[in-house]
Amino acid sequence: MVKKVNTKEKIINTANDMIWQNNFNGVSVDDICKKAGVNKGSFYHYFKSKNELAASLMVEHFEEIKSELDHIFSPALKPMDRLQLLCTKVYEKQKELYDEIGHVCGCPFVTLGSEIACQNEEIRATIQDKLEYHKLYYRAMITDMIQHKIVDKKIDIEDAAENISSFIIGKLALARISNNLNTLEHGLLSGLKKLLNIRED
Amino acid sequence: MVKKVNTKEKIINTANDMIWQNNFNGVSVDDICKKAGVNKGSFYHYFKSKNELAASLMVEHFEEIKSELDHIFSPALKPMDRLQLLCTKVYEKQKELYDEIGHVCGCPFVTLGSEIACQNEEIRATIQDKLEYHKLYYRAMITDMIQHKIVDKKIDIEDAAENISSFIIGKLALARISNNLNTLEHGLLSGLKKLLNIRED
DNA sequence: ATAAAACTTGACTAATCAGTCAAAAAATAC
DNA sequence: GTATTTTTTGACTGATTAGTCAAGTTTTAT
Repeated sequence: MVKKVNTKEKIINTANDMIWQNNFNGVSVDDICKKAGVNKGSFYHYFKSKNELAASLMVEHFEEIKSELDHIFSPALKPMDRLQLLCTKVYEKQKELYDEIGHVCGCPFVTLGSEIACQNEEIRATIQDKLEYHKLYYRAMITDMIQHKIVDKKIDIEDAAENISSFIIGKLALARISNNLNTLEHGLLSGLKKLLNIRED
Repeated sequence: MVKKVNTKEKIINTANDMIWQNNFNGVSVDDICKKAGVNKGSFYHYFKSKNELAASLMVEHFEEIKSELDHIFSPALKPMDRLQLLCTKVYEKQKELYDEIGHVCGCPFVTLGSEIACQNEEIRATIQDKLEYHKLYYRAMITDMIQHKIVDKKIDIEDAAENISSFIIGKLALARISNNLNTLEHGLLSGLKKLLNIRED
């Protein structure tokens, strides 16, 4: 079954890869069009500007990972299994990209967000929104952990969710900068447990 | 006393500010020269390329903060005071910049590093080196904490230093992306304590 | 004082950038 | 089948990009 060729999708997928594997200002519209095999006029038929593309990329990419998040944070799983699965999936995704292109790419929201935060308010807000959304999953997991008496009920759930987010973002950023997956593979779960005051077995 | 005008310093200071407050690829050599009041030929007299400037910026900026690090992590301070002071200083620096330019700027190493990691190997390596260097201070603090029985002696010092680094980087990245200092002000110290298994008072 | 070295000047490439446009082609509606 | 809308084409613009260069000025060493 040959995947139907959809110009807009081709642009989005190509641009997503290229920008993730490099950076926003370092990848030109021409580069994207060339690699996607699409004319520039077509690009500007679907996107009114490069910035609008970037915003679309974030929305689109989040739709993709939302289903992964729903899977990882399925209420059918015990909360500790969710945490474990989260760490595994984060690592695996980076490992896959690393094996393919030889570079740790980190989190696309953070890479683009960090680059563009002071440059384009609309994209910044979009990315902030997507990152905030992750915390819904974290909060639900922490709540369940409390009910399972894995986590102290006096914990501040909001702070803890924010800490989880920060820690993962930090580990991913460091992995990208050092182009090294080691601490992502081994340090993620144990650090998150510490942030939640969960004892190591 | 009027500060002596030094062209190279003017370029470095201006470029450092501009790139920190925006991003590397989004700031042109012309922009920098214009703002620094320096001719382009002078720029290329001191730096053989824009990339070389970026590498110099990182080296230069690190020299500046090294003295701050020496102050924060002075062995004359009790290790818990060092941790406290670190958090205060991190926040204050961001607050200062925020009040001045209206934007949370985050960590220049991480912002540039994340942007350029897949684009220029030399700069990536330079930045990795500067970030690694921070861990020397963290390790010394943790060691002292162990001796003061604040931290369990079974802790893996290397992992803990890496976790501290990741957490701060993550908080700063999030602060930049959300353009908000709140969690940096309140969440930094308590998160770091959790990572070190230090109980809250 | 003089020669050499360091620095400044600003005009200059040649490439690349985001974005435009009008006309051709293809898909859809009636 | 014809009219209308959507999509594609690729050449085009004008601005901006990193980087060069030769000639001029200042600083330094002797």
